[in-house]
Amino acid sequence: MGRVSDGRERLMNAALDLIWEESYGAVTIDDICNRSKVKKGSFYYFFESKADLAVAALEHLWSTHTKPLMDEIFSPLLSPLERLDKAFKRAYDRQVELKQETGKVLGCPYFCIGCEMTDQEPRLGEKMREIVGRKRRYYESAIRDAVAAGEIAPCDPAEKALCLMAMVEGLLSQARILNDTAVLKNLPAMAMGLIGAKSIATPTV
Amino acid sequence: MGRVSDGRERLMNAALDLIWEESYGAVTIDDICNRSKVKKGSFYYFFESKADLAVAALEHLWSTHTKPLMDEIFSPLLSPLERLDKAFKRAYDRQVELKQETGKVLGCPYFCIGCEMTDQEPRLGEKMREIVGRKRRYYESAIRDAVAAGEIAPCDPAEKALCLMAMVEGLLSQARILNDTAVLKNLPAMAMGLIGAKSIATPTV
DNA sequence: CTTGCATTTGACCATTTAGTAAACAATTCT
DNA sequence: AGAATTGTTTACTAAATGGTCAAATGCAAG
Repeated sequence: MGRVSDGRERLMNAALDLIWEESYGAVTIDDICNRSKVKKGSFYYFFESKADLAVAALEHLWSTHTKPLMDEIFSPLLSPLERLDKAFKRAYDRQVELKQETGKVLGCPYFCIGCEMTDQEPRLGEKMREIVGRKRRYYESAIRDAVAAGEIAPCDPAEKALCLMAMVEGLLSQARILNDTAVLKNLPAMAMGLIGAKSIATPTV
Repeated sequence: MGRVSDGRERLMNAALDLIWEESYGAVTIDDICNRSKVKKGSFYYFFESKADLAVAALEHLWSTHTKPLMDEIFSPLLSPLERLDKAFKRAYDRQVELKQETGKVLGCPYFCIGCEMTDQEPRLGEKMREIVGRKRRYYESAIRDAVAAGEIAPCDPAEKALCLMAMVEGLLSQARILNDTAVLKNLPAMAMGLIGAKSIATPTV
């Protein structure tokens, strides 16, 4: 009952776009309102603060985009190494796509915002820790499966996942800093090398 | 002739501390003035803007701390693998030290600020690219030497250095996000593993 | 010791920003 | 239709922030 609105979602999308392109600190509530065509009165009708909106926006991004994508990439229908290889290739393709759309290599929103906001805005820091942890579990599980299947040498999956994610996120960050996707060109090969496997050749289209 | 002052340096140090602990966007000129006990009038006597100060502060950090430290760590008197191992161990020790001093795992200032500021404040972004590039050259050179000395398998040193740095910086970032040095516990072992070598055992004191 | 320069100070202004309030508009349920 | 509920708008306030200026203050060399 009552009036219906997509204002809440427009705000979350605008906030995410702006914060990802610039940074949390560089974006004001007015910026978000302008981009989403929502008036400030409505902003405060939906959210308590910028931090509150950011937390909601990031959880929204996770549940509507990241999680479904991760579930597809890490589908048990693929072999463990295929899952990982797919993940790395998607990461590269995504950045190329973003560069074309926005002119910028944006890297990983969770990581960028996480680094910026660990200690300020406790709820936001907590959310980032949560989401980064979720992502790691996908890698960890695939590595565990790969070891069990004898596809890679035995190792501590938790430790290896941490490392693997560090490399992927580290490369994404460097690509963002340099605004250059070339850095990521052989992310798949390098990441697969880290776990002691070869990247799966894909035919050039 | 005229009056002498350490105001400029006090400003740079305060700015660096604050920005590293929080973030560039979260720190105001007033904050920096308070911390450094320099009045705003003097701030604008020394610097044009916050970005201007940040650029100076980061270059200052590089030339007074980072470069000397890197030169010592990557001294040609050590074998290439010893240099790298030393670099990784120092990185870990430093974060433990910072955690004790500030209660926070701060990660790498160049990388954190770099991610936040790539596209805003062009001069600052440029400076970060510059410094990150300098750091990479130390790794690259050590890897090249290690290959030449037959200490590790042949590889593309530039690519390997990028990767290695990605892993180190990626782990540092995760440590910052989680505010936990445990993530870095076996950074040396993992990083040495990446280049196909073993970390050098050090006696526990 | 005084002159010239380098710094300091504090008061000040303009703008941006977060946040509020109350009237208004649209939708649905009864 | 008319409540009741949900969302929208506008105009407003208070505080924070960036930025300026002219006068005052120390230092150091001649």
